[in-house]
Amino acid sequence: MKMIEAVTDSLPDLDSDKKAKSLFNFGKCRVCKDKATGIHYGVASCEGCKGFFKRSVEKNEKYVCYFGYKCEITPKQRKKCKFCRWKACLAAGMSFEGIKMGRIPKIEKERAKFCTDSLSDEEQDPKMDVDIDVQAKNSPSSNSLSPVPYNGDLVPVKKTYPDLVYFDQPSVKVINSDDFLVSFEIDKLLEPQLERSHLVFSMLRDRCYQLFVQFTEKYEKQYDRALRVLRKLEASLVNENLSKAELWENFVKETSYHTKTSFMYVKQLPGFETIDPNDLITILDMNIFILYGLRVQKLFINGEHYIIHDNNVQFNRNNMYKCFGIDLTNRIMYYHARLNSLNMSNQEISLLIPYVLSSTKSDFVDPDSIRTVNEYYKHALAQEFLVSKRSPTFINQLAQYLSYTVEISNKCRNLQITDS
DNA sequence: GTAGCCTTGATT
DNA sequence: AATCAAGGCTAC
Repeated sequence: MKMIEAVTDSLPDLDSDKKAKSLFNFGKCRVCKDKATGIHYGVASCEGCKGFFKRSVEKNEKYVCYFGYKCEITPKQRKKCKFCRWKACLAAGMSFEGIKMGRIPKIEKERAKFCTDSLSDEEQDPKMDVDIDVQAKNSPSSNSLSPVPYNGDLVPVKKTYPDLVYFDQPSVKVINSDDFLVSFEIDKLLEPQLERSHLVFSMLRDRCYQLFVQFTEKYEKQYDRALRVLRKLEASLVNENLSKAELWENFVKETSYHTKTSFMYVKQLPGFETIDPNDLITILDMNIFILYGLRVQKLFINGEHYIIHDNNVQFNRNNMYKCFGIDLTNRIMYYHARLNSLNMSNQEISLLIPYVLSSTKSDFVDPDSIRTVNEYYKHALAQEFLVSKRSPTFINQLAQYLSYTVEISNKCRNLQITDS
């Protein structure tokens, strides 16, 4: 008997043959290239990606990529970046609208087989290389996804899932890209006639850059240090054992330093001396966080924060979590990642700052002066963008990214109230 | 949280 | 009845 049992047990081939007959080969998972176990949410996919998609939708997850928004999704690496995996799920065409219960009609099955086979034969990698524009939400035309699960008309092309859920689309504008684009066009058209203005603008440009260099001197040194750490020439400064209270104390000190030096800096910006001192304080107060972000922008590298606080403490993501909580930290990191992707020059940032500051809306004592200053910087910045050959897309993106700071600033203020 | 396996119920 | 995917369960 034992022999027989052993023999029958050792003959899984029969079983698997039976199973193999009933099991349709779905090829590779269209999300991660693992073995697909069936059509899940409209896409041939593995159990892992099926579950991941379900969990993501159920919990209305808001993922963030810390590695440049183009992570490769493979069976081994798929757990590393939820954002890119989620993006891949959508790119593959997963959606709840695509759900279909029950038996698959024979013709559809054949069609699916044909498509999956031909897809796994020729490398489909280029599909995933499509530059992932996380801003696709409001510009469905250009970079939005075009999921094509299967060709042909027998299997309907699945609709894209509404969209990635990022942080809520901000409604408040920090800068007005429309106004800006108009000025951009005027500068382009009237370039020869604006020579005199150009002189003014180039003076603005030089002075602002000079001030910006002073303003960011401390962080420029930290940037060099960060690069050394990244190249493993210097040990990391991370201290994971600091308490929230200690980290908070550091943060408060840094903020205090920032506020003081910002005031000195802003006062020297060309044109800002014409602004009423009370208004200047209002402007600074309303923009203190956005200004800090632009000041230390360079220190956000590859999804990590390399700012160094007092006592040589790197205020990295983990330390930020402790201080700010996950949501705010993610928002900040996300904002900087997006802004970083624009690769703005120091010249651009040095003109962007006064432009943003003078774009502030509030009940000012003397709003006219601010408006005048704002006009000058708008043209100077447009000029600078022209030199850098920036596209209107760039300007729209910049405006959009900057608007993320509104929510961040609000949350930063709330932090101060609840934690001090 | 992830993913392999199992149950349930819809569809042919 | 057979076949399929969604969702539940649960060991990692």
